[in-house]
Amino acid sequence: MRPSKVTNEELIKNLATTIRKKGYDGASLSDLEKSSGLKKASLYHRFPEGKQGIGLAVLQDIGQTVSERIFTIMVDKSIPKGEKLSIVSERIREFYDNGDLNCIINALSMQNGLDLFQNHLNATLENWISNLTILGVDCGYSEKESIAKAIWALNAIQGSLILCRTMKNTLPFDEAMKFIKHLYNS
Amino acid sequence: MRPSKVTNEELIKNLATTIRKKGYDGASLSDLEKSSGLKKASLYHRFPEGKQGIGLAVLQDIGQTVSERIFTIMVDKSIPKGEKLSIVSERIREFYDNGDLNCIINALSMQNGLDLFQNHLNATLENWISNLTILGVDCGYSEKESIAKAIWALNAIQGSLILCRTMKNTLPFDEAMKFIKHLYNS
DNA sequence: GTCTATAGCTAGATAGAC
DNA sequence: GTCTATCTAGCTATAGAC
Repeated sequence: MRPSKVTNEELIKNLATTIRKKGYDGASLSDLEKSSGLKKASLYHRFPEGKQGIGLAVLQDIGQTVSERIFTIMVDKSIPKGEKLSIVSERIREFYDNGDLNCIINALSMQNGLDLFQNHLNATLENWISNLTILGVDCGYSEKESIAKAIWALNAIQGSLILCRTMKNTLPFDEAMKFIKHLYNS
Repeated sequence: MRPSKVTNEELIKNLATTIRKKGYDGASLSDLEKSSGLKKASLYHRFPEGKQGIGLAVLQDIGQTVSERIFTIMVDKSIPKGEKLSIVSERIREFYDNGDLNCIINALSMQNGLDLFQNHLNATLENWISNLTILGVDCGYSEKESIAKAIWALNAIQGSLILCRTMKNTLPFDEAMKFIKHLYNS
């Protein structure tokens, strides 16, 4: 048993960055070689399911991060409303690097990615919706209003990332965050 | 000079549908063969610039459609506000087939597409923003408010198309349209 | 556990017959 | 103008040495 060149944690973090930047189909194994520092064959050793396995590992890792950093705040009844919205907003900013980092959902939801990860992506979105709905109800809105607000918020974030990417400008993301604050304060 | 198998108009329409469905990189020439009814070599005869030429032609064709069907309504000072919003909303629905058809911007803004069409995509978005801004001002909002509203509206539409695609459900698009109506009536 | 070398395939693109 | 046949480059994936 040789020592690993990179820890699993580091490895997945680097792979995730490349996949978020280039998309699942756009990130070739050659790209992943370069960004991870491991050769193709070594990547297959670490991920016997190949590229699909890499995608899944990245998806799961990001899911856990989002859950720990964002969802736990959203559903914490002990934090006052105003403060909660600030923290959530700040953590979302951090997660998307102020609009510079694509969402993993968008990165994996084109072409082959959509077929391969359909179930997982769908579950991820449902997870965002249900946690945002809890936030909305906790802010005093009805269940029905809260679900609509959750979808409005997700639409805004996802769309802004496309606009930022295309215009090479993070203003749309700033506007999305402004919108979300407004959404839960009216 | 043999007769053409398909008119340019038909050809571009079919190519556009496939590219919007699969994305620029995801739509292979084999896919485009099937959907257009022309063989690869014939496609190269029609579009000497190859796949990039096809992408550009589709982009330009869609740009013209949007301009004629949507922008002209937005900036028409003779239509009363309420009616104008209804028509615009209906035409946007038509253009995106109620959320079933991807936006060409999203389809072309990943991977290779983003590099190849950067300028054109950017111009397309700026065009949406400036026409929506005119609509906002016409509805009585300030220039500054109107720009922000334009970005909020675009974020909502673009994001909703991602959610629809991933969840295989057009509810997010419906919510985006509801949001836009609300946005220009408050 | 990592590597070099390579298999097998499909992508975009082209030559030349009709 | 359209086609069949083919080229080259890149892709995912694997075999086997160290």
